[in-house]
Amino acid sequence: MRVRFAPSPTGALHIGGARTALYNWLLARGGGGTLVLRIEDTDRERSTPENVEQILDALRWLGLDWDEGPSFQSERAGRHAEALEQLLASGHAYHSNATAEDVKAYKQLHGDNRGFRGQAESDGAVRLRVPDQGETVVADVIRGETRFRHEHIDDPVIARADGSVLYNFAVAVDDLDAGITHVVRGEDHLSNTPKQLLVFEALGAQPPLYAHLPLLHGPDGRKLSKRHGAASVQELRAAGYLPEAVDNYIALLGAGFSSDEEFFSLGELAQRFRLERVSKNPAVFDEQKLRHLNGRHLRELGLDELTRRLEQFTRREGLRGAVEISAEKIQTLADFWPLAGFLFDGPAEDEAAFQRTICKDDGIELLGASREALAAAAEPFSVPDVEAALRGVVDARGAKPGKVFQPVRVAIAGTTVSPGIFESVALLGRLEALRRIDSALSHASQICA
RNA sequence: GCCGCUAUCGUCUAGGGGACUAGGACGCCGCCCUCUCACGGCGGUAACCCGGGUUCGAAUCCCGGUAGCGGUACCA
Repeated sequence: MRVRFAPSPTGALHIGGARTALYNWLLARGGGGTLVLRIEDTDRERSTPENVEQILDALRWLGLDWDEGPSFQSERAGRHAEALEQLLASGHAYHSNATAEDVKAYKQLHGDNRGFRGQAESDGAVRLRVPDQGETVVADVIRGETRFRHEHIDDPVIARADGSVLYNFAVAVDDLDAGITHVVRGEDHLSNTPKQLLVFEALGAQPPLYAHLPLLHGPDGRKLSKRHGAASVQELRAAGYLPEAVDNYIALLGAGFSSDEEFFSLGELAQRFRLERVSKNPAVFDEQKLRHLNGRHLRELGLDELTRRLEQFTRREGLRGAVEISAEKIQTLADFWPLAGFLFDGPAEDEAAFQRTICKDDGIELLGASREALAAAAEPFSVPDVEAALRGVVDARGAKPGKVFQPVRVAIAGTTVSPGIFESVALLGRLEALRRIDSALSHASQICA
């Protein structure tokens, strides 16, 4: 089995493209196949080296490697010209100067479902000659047979007047030469497939098998774009998602893996992936579910690896202790710093939280009591020591735990949300914890009414 | 307009004529756990697009409608 991923470098790798790449990779890795990477850059205006690098970078980040390539369609002009000559010589293609207006006029005359047929001329663009009789059947692995009657298909332009070839021709020649056995791509190519099949036939070659994947839509049911949500792999990465989770999630979009389990590694996905089982209907990208999966993958990483990734993501060091007490509370890498940053950068400033906890009821008094308890807490001031000290305050005062702990939390973190209070205080250390509480106490004496 | 594709909870899906009182996951709601937020556990909410057939029996098969999407470039 030889499969290919053939993006056109007209922008960042979109999540739909990422899924196409992933499915091809899964196919190759799951069954000892070969994955060929080809850059379809025949659109000279929109293809840039920066875009190519961006796509390669996204692929690597996702953990999708390839066996051959990247090759560039633009570098195969010689071979394309040769194949074009072959079709011209055999009468399967002809020169024509017919314009879009000519095509329109033809349809006005013959009916708007009648495919355009041109007259052979001595120069001009090159059109493929589509037979009037019969039909071309696309035997799609996912969709079954789709029939296209030849009389409905226009003679497609396959090369410009300057000899440069167009997509539907180049793609067929390239797939043929690369020995591709399975073409797996988005459903937007389904209507183009009969034209490509006709090129194979004209060349006297055996076409590959095709599988057209359902498209991915945004939350509003419309085509996914930059307007709604993170649509590119780079954006997902910047938003703190793990490649493991993105792979897992996009694999799930459109593939019926299993009805009772949805948490998979790349390897497991490769083992389970079945092209025939891919769904036929378009799917909506749901960031909520990605977040959920990301949280699971995050915890699956283990503390060492998670720390490594968080240090890379935040560009900070010495995060291990903070990661340890925050791991179960975050779903993305981006969630970490807002939750645990106070451990390094000092308490956040949240006056509302301060008012709500420390200024309210006997918050100041309880905070003072906690301060004394922590000052007297046993060495080594580890989590159990801190817990014993603070629970001692709860017991002595007969207060509800939250009434004691929340003021301490606000004093050291600045906010009402943080990792466990005992863990946080122990990690800060006695000196720093007392310093922050003292500072909160003096602040309270000034602002609490 | 024309040529195609698709149609199960809000979302992703399971379902291949009787096992469907339609299963799972995310979300949402409630409860438990609990120092906040999470994690985890338990329970709940919620769907077969519509209309005709075929059949003893249809979410499943066929036809039509409707809707969504794609293609319709000398783009890919």
